[in-house]
Amino acid sequence: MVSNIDHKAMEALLRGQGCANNLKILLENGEISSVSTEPLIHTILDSFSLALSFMDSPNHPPYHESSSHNMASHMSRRSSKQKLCVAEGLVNYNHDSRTMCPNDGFTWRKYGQKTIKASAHKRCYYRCTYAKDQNCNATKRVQKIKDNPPVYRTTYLGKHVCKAFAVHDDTYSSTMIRFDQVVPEPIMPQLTTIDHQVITVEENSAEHIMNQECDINDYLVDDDPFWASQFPPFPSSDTMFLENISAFD
DNA sequence: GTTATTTGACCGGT
DNA sequence: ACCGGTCAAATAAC
Repeated sequence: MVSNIDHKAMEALLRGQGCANNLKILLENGEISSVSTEPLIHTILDSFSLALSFMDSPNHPPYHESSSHNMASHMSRRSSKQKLCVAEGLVNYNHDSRTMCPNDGFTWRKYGQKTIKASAHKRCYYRCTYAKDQNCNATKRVQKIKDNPPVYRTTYLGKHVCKAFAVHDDTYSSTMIRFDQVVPEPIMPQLTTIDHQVITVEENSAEHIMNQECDINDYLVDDDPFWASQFPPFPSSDTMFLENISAFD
């Protein structure tokens, strides 16, 4: 009989596999761009990390509870809040603004929150924790766009020039580094080498795993007319969105 | 004491 | 005037 944890681990692996297949198709078709491949890469990494977390802690309740607390308890005091935020971001987006920051490999500091007229939910503004230290101008916005299931839209702006990957706590990053090591270079810096490039990622908390849907229609239409006016509609050389990633359905 | 978050104020664009 | 993005003082957490 397959345990619940094994089942979840398998499910995560299958998601990662599906995403890898999508990436393969993109590569085969020559549709290589940091924007188009980035969400897939992140999802693959997150899926495998999630699967590993299940396997590493077979005696613990599923990932979304004790494992994250475990990680948090080992984190240094200096940025415990922030690292906890990153840790929880992997597992549960159904929180308030304080914890709904998905693990994208970087640490973010919240600097604002606004009620958006076209949306019932507030939009949260984050900038890279190392914005001052390393003159990193990367920012992101996170906004809840659906209630049930909770779906968050994350919009990344600017480029990372910081070395955020190097500062992760060993305890927490142990499962991530394994994957980072097979990547020739850090992921987000690759993504953000194009100024003003925007990528949106929607995350479904019900899945407890990053659910990426960079659909141009979703992105441009409903709650963000400003960005629709800022960037040309698809297709564009600078802004490219993945069509629906069916592997996550 | 240090750092992160919250939230009202402020500013620029439309 | 309205709206979205950012600033910065106050507050909370550790």
